[in-house]
Formats: sequence, structure tokens, C-alpha cells
Amino acid sequence: MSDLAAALEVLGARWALLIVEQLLDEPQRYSDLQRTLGVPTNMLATRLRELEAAGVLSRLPLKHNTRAYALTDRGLALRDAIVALSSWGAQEARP
Amino acid sequence: MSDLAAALEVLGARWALLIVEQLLDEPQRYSDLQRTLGVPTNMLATRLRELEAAGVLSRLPLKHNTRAYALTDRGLALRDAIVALSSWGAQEARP
DNA sequence: ACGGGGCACTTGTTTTTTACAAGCATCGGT
DNA sequence: ACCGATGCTTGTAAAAAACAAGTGCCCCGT
Repeated sequence: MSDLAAALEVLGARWALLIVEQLLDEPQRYSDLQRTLGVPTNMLATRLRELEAAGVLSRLPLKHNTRAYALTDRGLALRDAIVALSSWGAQEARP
Repeated sequence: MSDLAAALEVLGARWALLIVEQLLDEPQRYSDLQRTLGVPTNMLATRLRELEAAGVLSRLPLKHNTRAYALTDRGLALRDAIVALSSWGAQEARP
């Protein structure tokens, strides 16, 4: 399997990269991610579990039943890839 | 919609980025892509249609019923993003 | 000239993934 | 004691992907 395929094994699922993008600047809570991304709640829960299992992010307990999701070093290492993809997406496709 | 979301609109579908990666070095034919990627044939046909419509690749007619798929400039512009994702995927996740 | 094989796909059908909708447990404040 | 916010879970329906088989076309060898 190519390195790209290995990366997509973790990040290829829908919403995964968008979740990581949201967390690049600062940790966020579940409800914040939900609101800003508009992702269905069960998908969000599933992706967060998968991304945590893959070592991309971790949960920081805040108070009582609230927690924040923060990127690990491995998650932060995705910045370059996300920037590259974003700038590609920003260019208009020739019509 | 963020730029990343715009990029994923085109590239987020399964196999899309892997197809582009295969074409980075040289144009390839349908059967080559199929063999090297192991992608189901109906998915390959669908993705190639979508990627062509998005201006990422184009078909070069070869002879009779054979053609090659080649990246456009817009497709080649994905090289940085693919390299970044690949090198991320090449790192071992801390176990 | 005709038959077989490779190429580039379609066209069903099943399985997996995603979306949508609703509900549940916990805590903290009033 | 009750209400609302938060962070989920549990169904179920719709969409996407995988699997399997078949089609039309042209070329090449005999």
C-alpha cells in the first residue's frame, strides 16, 4: 500500500480532514465542531473516535461533562497537507 | 464553504486522489490504473468522468478504442498536496 | 473472412457508509 | 426539584461503494 493510501485510510473518511482543519488553530468542543461544520452528530462522534484511535487528536477533560478536542503532534503535522489542499481548492477551475 | 471543503468536493470521493497520484508521473490507460490500484471498474469509470469534468484530467485518444488519461495543469497542481499527505502517511503513528 | 482476445467500459445486485431524526445521561445553576 | 446545555447513542432511510457479470469495438493471426 502506498503512503498516500495509508494516509487516506485515516483521513479519507468524510469529514475527517475538515474536523482536523477546525482544530488546527485551537482545541474545540463537540458542539462547536458540530455547529461550524454542520456534520451529523453520529458521524462526528464516530470520526472523533477514529481520529483519536489513530493518534491524530486527543480529548482534554474540561469540567463535568464538557471536554475539548485537541490535535496531537501527529495531527498538527497535517498542517502542510491541509494548507496545500486548501490553496488548490481556492483556485478557480478553468471553465 | 471553506477552500478545503471545495477541494474535497472534487477529491474527497474514494479513489480520487489515488488516481491522481498514479497519473503524476505519466499518463496511463484505464486498464493500467485498474491493475495498479485494484479499484472496482465501475468506480474507476465514474471517478475518471468526475475528474475530467472537474478539469483535473483529460483523455488523450491513442489508437482505435484505447486512450490515456493525463493530468491537466490543474491536476498537476495537486502534486504538493499529494506529497504532503504521502509523507504524513509514511510516518509511523505512535503506538 | 472469421474467430479470439484485449480494451474500455455498462448494467444489475449486494454491502457498506452516510444522513436524518429522535432520545438519553450527566451536571450546574436557579 | 426542575430546566437547559452538553455530549453523546440508537434507530432507520438514503446514498455511495463493492462485487459480479456482460457488452461493443477494433485489431491481429490464421
